[in-house]
Amino acid sequence: MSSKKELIKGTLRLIVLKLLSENTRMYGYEITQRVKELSGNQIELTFGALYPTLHKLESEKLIVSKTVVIDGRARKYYSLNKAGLDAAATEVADYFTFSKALNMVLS
Amino acid sequence: MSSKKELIKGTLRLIVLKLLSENTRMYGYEITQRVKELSGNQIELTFGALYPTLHKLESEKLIVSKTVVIDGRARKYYSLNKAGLDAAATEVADYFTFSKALNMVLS
DNA sequence: AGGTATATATAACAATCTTATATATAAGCC
DNA sequence: GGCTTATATATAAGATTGTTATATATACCT
Repeated sequence: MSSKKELIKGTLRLIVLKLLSENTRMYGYEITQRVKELSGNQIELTFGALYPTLHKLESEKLIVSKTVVIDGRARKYYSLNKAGLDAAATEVADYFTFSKALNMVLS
Repeated sequence: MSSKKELIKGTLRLIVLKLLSENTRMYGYEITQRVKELSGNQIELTFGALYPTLHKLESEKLIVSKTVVIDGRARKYYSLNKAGLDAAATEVADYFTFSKALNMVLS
């Protein structure tokens, strides 16, 4: 389910934090669709990587979840708490710093 | 030995291919120093990651090595062959494509 | 004699991802 | 009614890739 496979490594957590920092709540499936849409169909997350990542962020107490039943289907919403918002800001900023350094090497 | 630890994942191979595509031959230690210099001291590769990466590229037959003794010390030079040059061009281009897609998600 | 820089390499461990699999409902089509 | 597609979450097995620690060794400087 992913296009540029090897390169997604390390950035999945970042993507999740960023999207949740811009939306009060999102569920797993929604995240995969939003990423696909925002990236112009170029980035397709795998569920096998996404769910463990969400569970890990939850165990780190950066996000909280709430299960809601909609149209007879269970849907698990995730939201950032204060610590999660801080982590999102810090980690996205760190990524851009690293990205610039990497571009200096690759250009 | 690395600053933005988690983010280097997946990019080490890319860095090695790129540097070797611009230099006819380089040795391990030299690669770490060049990356540090080019990135403004921001990216410091670990040897525990670099050597296995070089050995893997060699087993994939993208690079060839030649050991030379300089000042009594063994030095192992690595060079890209034709397949390696092609891989370097392709993988660096793929990275920039992915990077733009990721920026669309993170911006 | 000891510390720093140079130089390569492997092993143990940890983290993260892919692929496969399981379960389940709703909507559209034939 | 039955099939496919879309929606929705989740875990397990395996692969890959990285960190940290360790080993070995020479050259140069103090």
